[in-house]
Amino acid sequence: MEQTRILVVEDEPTVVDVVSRYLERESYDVRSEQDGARGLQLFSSFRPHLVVLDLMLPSMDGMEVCRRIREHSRTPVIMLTARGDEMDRIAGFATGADDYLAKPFSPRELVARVKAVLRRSLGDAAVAPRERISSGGVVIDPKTRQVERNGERIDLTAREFDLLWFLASHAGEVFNREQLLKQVWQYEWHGDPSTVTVHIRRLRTKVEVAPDEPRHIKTVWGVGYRWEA
Amino acid sequence: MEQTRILVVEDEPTVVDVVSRYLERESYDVRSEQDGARGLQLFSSFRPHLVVLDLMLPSMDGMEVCRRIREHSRTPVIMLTARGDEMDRIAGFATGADDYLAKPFSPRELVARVKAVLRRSLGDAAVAPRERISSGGVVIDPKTRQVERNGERIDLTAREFDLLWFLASHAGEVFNREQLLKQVWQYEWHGDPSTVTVHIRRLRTKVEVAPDEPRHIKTVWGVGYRWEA
DNA sequence: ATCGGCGTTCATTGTTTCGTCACAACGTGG
DNA sequence: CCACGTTGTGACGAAACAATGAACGCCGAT
Repeated sequence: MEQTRILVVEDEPTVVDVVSRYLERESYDVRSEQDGARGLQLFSSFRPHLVVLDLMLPSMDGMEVCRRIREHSRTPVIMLTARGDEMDRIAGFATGADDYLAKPFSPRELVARVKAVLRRSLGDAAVAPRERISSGGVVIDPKTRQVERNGERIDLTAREFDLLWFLASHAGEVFNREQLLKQVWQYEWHGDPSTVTVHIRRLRTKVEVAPDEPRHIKTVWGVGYRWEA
Repeated sequence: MEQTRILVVEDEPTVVDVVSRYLERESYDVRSEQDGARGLQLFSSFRPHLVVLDLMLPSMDGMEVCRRIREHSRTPVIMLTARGDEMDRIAGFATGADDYLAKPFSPRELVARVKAVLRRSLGDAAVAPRERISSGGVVIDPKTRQVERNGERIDLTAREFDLLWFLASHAGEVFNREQLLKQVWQYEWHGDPSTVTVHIRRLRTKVEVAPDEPRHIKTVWGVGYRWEA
C-alpha cells in the first residue's frame, strides 16, 4: 500500500515541526521545504498528493507557488494565511487553493481539512492507495506503469496508460468524452473530444483480445465509455 | 436523467478549475465562461439551474450580469466577491443575488451554499445525490447507467435510460407528455408529444415482464404516465 | 538535421438510435 | 354499443453518433 504523500512548504520551523508530527501520526508521508522555489522542486520529485502551503514565503510566495503547481497539475493545495490583511490580499488575486486556514490554527483542524480535501477533491479512489488493478486477465500497475494480459506484457504510451488507468479504476462508471478529457488530459485544455475516440480505439487494439468486440472497454451509445471488469 | 446545470462565470482560470472540479464531483453539469458578456450568452443556451458569478469580470461586471439575468429569469445566483468594501458595495445596490461568498472561500463552502440555494429553489430532488434506485425488482444505477431486473441486465438506449430514471426517481407522480419532454429531453425543445408515447412503449418492452400488462410504467388515461414501484 | 514515435485532427464510412407517421386498438361517455 | 378522443403498434428515413484510416506537426533521440 502506497502512502499518501503530503508536501508542507512553510518557513517557520516550529510550525513545520508540529504540522509534520500530526500528519505523520495519521500515517501520511510528509516532507517539507522552507522556501517557495525549493518547495516547487521538491514538488516535482516528491509528487505529493496534497500540498500545504504558507502564503508568506522566502524566495517565492505561496500564491506564485500555487499558480506554478496548477500550471501542470491538479494536486490540491491548502493555503495557510495570516489573519486580516493577508486574507484580503488573496481575495484580490484568487489563488485557486482548495482550502484556506488562517493562522493561528490548530493542528487538528489542519488534519481534518487535509482529510476532507483529499477525500472530496480527489475522490475515495485517490485517497485509497494506488494499487494494482486486476480485472479480467488484465493487470494494471500504476507504479511501474506496466500492463499485462494473461502474463503477456502490453506496451502502452503515456496517454494510453493514463486513460486505461482512469477507466479501470472507476470500473463500471460511464464517462463522456468531455469528462475523460478533463480527468485524463491536463486540465484547462480545450481539445477535440474525438481525440478521446482515437485513444480508445488504440487502447482497444492493444488491450482487448478482440478489438472489434471489446470485452472491457465498452461504448455506451450517445453517452461515452465504460470499463467493464 | 436531468442533471442539474450550473454556470460559473469567473475570469480566474484556477478558481474556475477548482470550483468546477468540486461541483462536478457532486455530479452537477458545470460549464464556465471567462467574461460577463459571454457568460450571458452561455446562460441563454445552457439554461443553468444556478449561476455562480464573480463580481469583478471583464467586459461586464457581475452585478450587471446578474441584473440582465433577472430581467427574464429567476435563476438563482451566487455572487463571489472580494472582502470588505466590495461586499458593502453590493449591499448598497440590491443586486438580487441569492447568496454571497467572500474570497477567499473554500470550495467546500461554495458547494454547501450551492446545495442550500438549490434546495430552496428546486427542492430536495435536485440536491439529492444521484444514487441507485431500487424499485420493485428493478435497479437503476445512474453512475453506470445500467439497469437490472432480478439480476438480469437490461440494455437501454440513452433516452430510454433518462426517461426511466426520471419516472422512477419520481415514483408515483403522474407526468403528461409535455412535462416529460421538458424534463427528459434537451432543454427547450419543441417535439411531438407522441415521441414520448413511443419511448414509453420501447421502455415497456424492455423493462416490463409483461409489456402489454405493465406493472410499473402505468398509463393514466387522459393524463400521462406514472412509475409505480 | 533527420528520423521515428506519439498525440492530435480531419474526412469518410458504418452503425445505432430517434422521431415521425399511418393505422390499429383501446377506453370512455353519451 | 357507438363514436370519439386517447393510447399502442410497426415500420421507415433521417439524423446523430462512433469507428476508421490517414495525415500532420511536435518533440526528443540519434
